[in-house]
Amino acid sequence: MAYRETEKMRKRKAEARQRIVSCAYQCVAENGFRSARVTTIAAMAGVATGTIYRHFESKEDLFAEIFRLATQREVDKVAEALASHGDATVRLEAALRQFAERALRGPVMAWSLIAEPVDPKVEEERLAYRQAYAELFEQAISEGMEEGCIPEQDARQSSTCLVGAIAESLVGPLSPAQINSRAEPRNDNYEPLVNSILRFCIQGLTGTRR
Amino acid sequence: MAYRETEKMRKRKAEARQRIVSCAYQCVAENGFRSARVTTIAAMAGVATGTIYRHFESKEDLFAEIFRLATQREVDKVAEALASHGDATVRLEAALRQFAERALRGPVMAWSLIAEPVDPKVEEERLAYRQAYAELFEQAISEGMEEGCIPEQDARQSSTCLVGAIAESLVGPLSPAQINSRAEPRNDNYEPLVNSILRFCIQGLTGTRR
DNA sequence: ACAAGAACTGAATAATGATTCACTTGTTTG
DNA sequence: CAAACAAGTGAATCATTATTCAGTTCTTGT
Repeated sequence: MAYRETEKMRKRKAEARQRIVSCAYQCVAENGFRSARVTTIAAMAGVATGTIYRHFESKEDLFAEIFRLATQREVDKVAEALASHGDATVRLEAALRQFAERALRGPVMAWSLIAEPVDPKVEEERLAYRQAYAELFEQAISEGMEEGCIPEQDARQSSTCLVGAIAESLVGPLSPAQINSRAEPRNDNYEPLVNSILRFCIQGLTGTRR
Repeated sequence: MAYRETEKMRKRKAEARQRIVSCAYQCVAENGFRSARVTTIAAMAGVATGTIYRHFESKEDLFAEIFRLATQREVDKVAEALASHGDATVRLEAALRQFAERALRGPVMAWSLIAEPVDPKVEEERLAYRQAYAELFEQAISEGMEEGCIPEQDARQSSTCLVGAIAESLVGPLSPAQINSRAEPRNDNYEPLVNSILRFCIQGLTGTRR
């Protein structure tokens, strides 16, 4: 015998894969899924087109992974905010704010995750992504009901409404038309928009105005 | 001279166009935009492929028209509900209910209008569609604030949240996976789902539980 | 019936990109 | 070093459909 898989090779291969993933990520973050080309990504990563297919079944699979990755970052941040101190309402508000502000600061990727038309496999990931949020919020709402700061309700349903209300409110501001037409440097003040969204969300949850 | 445009021909042409439109509509209502083929539509309408292009610049244009048409029906129904009697809150609730129930009864088309990935020109129509709803609701919310049954708030922002909360709540139940797996005959009871969505929406608007 | 012009036809074309694969290069071990 | 095998290469291929257009058929007014 002669060749055997070795640690060195395993590592090199993993590095190449990693390079492909980050270049693909960058492409998507800059221009969305639609305009990301396999050949471009390969060139950026310094590999041949075919090499992409040694690491991923298909473009859709690669993109699904990118989506999952980007998603995970966002969900983690929201989970983090949700784990902070305060009663459930306060924590939920912090989490929703995190969600909205991060989206507004990284609008191209946010738009890709929330609203860009994507292929079926990626769309599946999107459903999972929305569910991940819904589950996080659901958990917090349930806690709030136990704590007594949120009245009895269908926690899952309310959490879905939260995700929808925020996502819809962001679709306009995040749409490519809006993004491309805004001046550099971007120093927008998101406060009023975010506050206004949160007012509706918190009130929908608790029935109280502040 | 010989040929001149005549009433008879104008009518015949309009009929052909109409036939194309309704066949395209039917295709979309049955399987969504993605799987609707120009050649299939032509065959259904009993014309040659090329004929489609005598009536529409491109497939995207045809689809944009279909989208607009389908949209108009829905928006009209909601506007109608919004024009009924009662205070603004009652009218809004009726309108939101109309929106949700109609979607659940015609799930394939509703999914296409709300969430199916579509081409850019159609996506534009979708933005317009969502705005049409947002404007209707905004108007009603403003009236409610004048009447005093809805507290002061950014009417446009709230109306956007309404659209989002409902749309998101429907995405799950309307997704092709859900739809295809449900038994025939469909005799689902939508009441609980719809009530639960409305609870959140009305409370978000008015800050009161019922 | 005929000429002039519209409208219709549908097989052929075009465009877009993802994917493949025969070949080259690199790695490992005896 | 050589054999054995893996990994990498990228030009060529393939697949999918929208779109075109040269030729045909239909309408109209004389």
